[in-house]
Amino acid sequence: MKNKVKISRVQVDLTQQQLAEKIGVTRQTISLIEKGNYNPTLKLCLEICYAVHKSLDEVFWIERESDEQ
Amino acid sequence: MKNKVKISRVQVDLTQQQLAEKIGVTRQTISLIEKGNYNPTLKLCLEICYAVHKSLDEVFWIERESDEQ
DNA sequence: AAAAATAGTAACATATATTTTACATAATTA
DNA sequence: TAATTATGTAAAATATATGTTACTATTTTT
Repeated sequence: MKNKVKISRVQVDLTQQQLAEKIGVTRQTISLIEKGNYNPTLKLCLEICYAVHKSLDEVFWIERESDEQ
Repeated sequence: MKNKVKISRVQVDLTQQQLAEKIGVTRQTISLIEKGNYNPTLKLCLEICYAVHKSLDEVFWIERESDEQ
């Protein structure tokens, strides 16, 4: 579940803690999402996008594995 | 949690059942997501997007409520 | 180098997404 | 019109996202 949360967060100069508070979520949740071992909820993805001023595609889009139908 | 799953699904001529099978999820889950009373997982959102050949922004983007910071 | 701030992670608890089973209704087709 | 297919929904079970607490490690600042 690779994503661009970390780079996007740094671009708007927020710490994990600050982003978490802004969104109303735990710092640990942000950390886990950034590490990529997580499958966050759409609502949370959207809130992250709003906080970093980017779109879903910009932060969370992943190209489909090419060999599946 | 408004979205464009239903219209996107119909555009590629899939029933809820067919989409669900393609994605490996239950028909009920698709139904609930389409009805909008649901907060699906990013992974599931992506799988839906792949199945209907659209991006996250096209299917799931919601403009931020204008009065929040 | 020490102190403070930031980030990674783990165990357990809780909330909720998703499944399973089942039934009802609407829409389509024979 | 009857039969079939597609969809809405509900209750209970299960899986998993997220919270809580706590400790460690890394990075930044003094």
